[in-house]
Amino acid sequence: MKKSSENFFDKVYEVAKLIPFGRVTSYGAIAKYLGAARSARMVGWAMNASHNNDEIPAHRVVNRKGLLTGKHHFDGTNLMQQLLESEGIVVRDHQIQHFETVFWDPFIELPNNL
DNA sequence: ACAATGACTCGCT
DNA sequence: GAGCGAGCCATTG
Repeated sequence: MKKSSENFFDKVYEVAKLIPFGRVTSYGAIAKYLGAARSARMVGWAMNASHNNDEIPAHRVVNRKGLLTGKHHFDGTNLMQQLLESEGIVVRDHQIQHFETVFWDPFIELPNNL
């Protein structure tokens, strides 16, 4: 638990919680929004740590292809997909359909932040 | 302190 | 157009 990293992690959690219902975003988008476009991996790592936190809809965060790459880290195997489908998101073979439609860009959806 | 891994992304072949 | 490899940053062994 690093305090310095907590800032970065906290930011990820903030954005993750801000993801509207029935919307998803990519690690790169969040990373870029945080000013660490090259640190998309760290966003994923933050999501991994999100298990230690609460109310972090990590299932709404996928890679830029819309693939549920992190579903392996969830409890079951299709839990992540189930959650997304419960929000009205169409998921097919671990891949989000209409990804561009359900994609949530913090730069566009969050006019004033930072 | 060094080396390896990871829920990613971009570029080249 | 699809596949493979390298780059980046932080955490862990």
